[in-house]
Amino acid sequence: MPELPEVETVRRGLQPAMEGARFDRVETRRADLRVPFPRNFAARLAGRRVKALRRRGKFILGELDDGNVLILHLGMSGSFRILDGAGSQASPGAFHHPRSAERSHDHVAFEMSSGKRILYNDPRRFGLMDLVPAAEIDGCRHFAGMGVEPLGADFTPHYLAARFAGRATPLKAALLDQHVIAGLGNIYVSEALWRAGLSPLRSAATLARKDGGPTARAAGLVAACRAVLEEAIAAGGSTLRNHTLTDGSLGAFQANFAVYDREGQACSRPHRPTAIRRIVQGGRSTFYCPACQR
DNA sequence: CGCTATGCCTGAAAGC
DNA sequence: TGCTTTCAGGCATAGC
Repeated sequence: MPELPEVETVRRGLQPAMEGARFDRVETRRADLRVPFPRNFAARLAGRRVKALRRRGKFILGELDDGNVLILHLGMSGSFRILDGAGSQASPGAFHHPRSAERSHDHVAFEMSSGKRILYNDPRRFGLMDLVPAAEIDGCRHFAGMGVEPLGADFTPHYLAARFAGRATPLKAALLDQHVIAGLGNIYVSEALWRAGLSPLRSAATLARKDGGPTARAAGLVAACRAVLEEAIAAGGSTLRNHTLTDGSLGAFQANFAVYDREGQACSRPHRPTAIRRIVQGGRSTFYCPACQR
């Protein structure tokens, strides 16, 4: 999946086809993804208009005109494709069966009044879809206890230090915790730590002073997180203009990774050439430079 | 065959 | 005993 920048890119890609449009028809091809679809999911969506498409952490939220919110999460392998609907095909003489364009693992189809057909594909099925009343959204199972938006005003050195104070857990794991910051994932955590010059092995508590206030390291890490996410969104946005679909792939920013998936390659910082190292923390790969990340 | 993969929930284990 | 924190396992599929 998609971490925050990819999800934001997908949201922007879906916007023209979804925002302001109605669901003419919705089809689910199986009873569940990571969790079951809510009862009568397709029927409850039919005829509803999407007032706005927003994002919270790694979730996409469609505000509906009946007071409910459509919740979309891409898990590890979820993606959307946007196709022109049958009504807008170039050859009106030939009947175009919409399913002919479908692939395996296309689990959900949305036919929109915008004339677009939106297919949700998810081989591993770690994604989910849900419908929740707007009034209950903050307390629902997906969002209760969720941390701050890393690109929002609440993500400050003071906040980070307060949440990390007293926690012996490694920085890497602390940053991945969606209850602290919503949206960072395995790739961008490694990238942000490299930018901040901080070791993923350092304890989270070392970013707080004894009185719980932020250290200079906390300020540097907040700035690094913001910068890497903003740059990745900008890169995703630039690739999106050339494609009508939103596949949630890593896009152009991949070429800018400083450490992720670069084990053995030389760190690009000016110091005595040092190879980027891969270690496993909490069962997942972490990439870092042992020379410049302390 | 074994290993890896952008997420995250659950339950066990460990620590205080 | 209990609360909190940490960690491995599992979900399911594809690619190397």
